[in-house]
Amino acid sequence: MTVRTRFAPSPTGYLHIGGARTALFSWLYARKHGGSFVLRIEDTDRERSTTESVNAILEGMTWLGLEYDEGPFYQTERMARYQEVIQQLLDNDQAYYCYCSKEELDALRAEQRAKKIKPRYDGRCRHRTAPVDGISPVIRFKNTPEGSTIVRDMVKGNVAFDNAELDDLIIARSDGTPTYNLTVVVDDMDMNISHVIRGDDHLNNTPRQMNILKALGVEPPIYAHLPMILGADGSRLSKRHGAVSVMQYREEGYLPEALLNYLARLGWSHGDQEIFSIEEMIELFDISAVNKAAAAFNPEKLLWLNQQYIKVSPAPHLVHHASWHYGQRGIDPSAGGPDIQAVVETQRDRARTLVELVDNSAFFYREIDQYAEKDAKKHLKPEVLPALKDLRGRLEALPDWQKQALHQAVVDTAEAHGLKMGKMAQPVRVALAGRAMSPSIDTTIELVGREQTLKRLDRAISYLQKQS
RNA sequence: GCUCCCUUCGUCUAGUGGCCUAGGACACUGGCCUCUCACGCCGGUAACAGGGGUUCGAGUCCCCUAGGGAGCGCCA
Repeated sequence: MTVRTRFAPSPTGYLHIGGARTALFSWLYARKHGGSFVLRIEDTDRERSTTESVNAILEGMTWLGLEYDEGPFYQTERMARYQEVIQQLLDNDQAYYCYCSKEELDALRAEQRAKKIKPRYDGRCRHRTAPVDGISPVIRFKNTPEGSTIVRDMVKGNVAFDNAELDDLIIARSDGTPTYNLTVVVDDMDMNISHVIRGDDHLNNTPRQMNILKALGVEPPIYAHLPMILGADGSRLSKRHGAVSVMQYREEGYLPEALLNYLARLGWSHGDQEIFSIEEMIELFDISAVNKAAAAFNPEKLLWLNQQYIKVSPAPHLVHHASWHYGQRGIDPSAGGPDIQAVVETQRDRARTLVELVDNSAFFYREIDQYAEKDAKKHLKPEVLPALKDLRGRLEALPDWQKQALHQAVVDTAEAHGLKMGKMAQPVRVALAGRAMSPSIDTTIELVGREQTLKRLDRAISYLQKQS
């Protein structure tokens, strides 16, 4: 069988974490089995669907690298097809017009709840023969009340539903437009979707969809319902748990592959392995190894994973992503200052996010206009003035600006002034970086460069002279 | 309320009847390394929801209870 999976978001907001994981698993499954991954936009709710949302979803998919083989298909462009199927159902007596008003239905539901039974449409319009004046009818699917429907699910196992639990769902609104349960069935059928991989909030809809498929004489696809992603406190993931939009993770300095890796491990595992390259995920992914239980989103672990990726990613790749963040901060590393790749290489071990990396490295590309108050107070004291002056002289005299020599100059200066390395390096660090935090002092001096080092040392010296 | 799903350290998970005095990872924590910040290395705390069965033997199979989640829309 040719594997065909799909991701079918409704464009009513951004691509969020849960959707991204659903997309990832569908994508992985298709890739793993040499199949196709289809993107379908479920925009039949015209009230809430927006093109901005469509673009946001597309943008998120692109950033994550979840490329689709077909689509995006838009349901709003397939209306004629849905009408055709609805008509077929009507013609075959598998669907009927319902003239119940909203008030009538509300009353019915209220009554059922009061009786402590499940609110369901009672099928009162099933045998109505004549239209009701002044009411545009909806169309309902005629569900078979007998027997049961078994969903054979790759993650949940076999799940049985009594058909009696299912009511006659609406497949076309009073304005004639089709509803979700109809469109999803028609599309999955027409697009030859072999595996429907989606959130388990759809598990309850599945028997209804299978019954429509059955009425249409079509074999259902294979289902896989993924458990939900919860917030850190175990409740439904929402904005108060932090970022839920995929693109926000980009803004916060995450690498797409780190997010993907994290999402993959949420609910899926391969023994004790924590880190998977995209290729490994494709090779090792096994949907039957997906957990049945919901998983809580843990920002700390994602942060750690991101750090791991920052540590080992190829430098050019990191530079590519870091450049975007420099741009966000109005810094243009190519306009002067050290080579961005050299900076990224030395900072990669001290950043958990690209935002940290860029912020920690901004001083390489910006003049020092003021020192971090605390750090200056602690390290830029009058007694280091002679040593700083001395170091400045030694550095200026160096024929080559090389790490080894720079290191030696610092060591020699410290020794000459009876200072321990810490007492020597920290003032220099504050002078060059503006704060008591930077890569090793020789690397810092090297990257800041001769001109800027001398200039910044001069600034520190005059700062100290003004103090005394 | 009804239907469906779920339940191993705080969190993500390994575990498919004996290899489990339950393993790994994050977080937390003690130490080492050290010119700062980090990285790294070594160590520690911490879980089978509860109760019944089945079995020589149960985290693993069955049942019940409890707790959590989802669905019950002219939303998807």
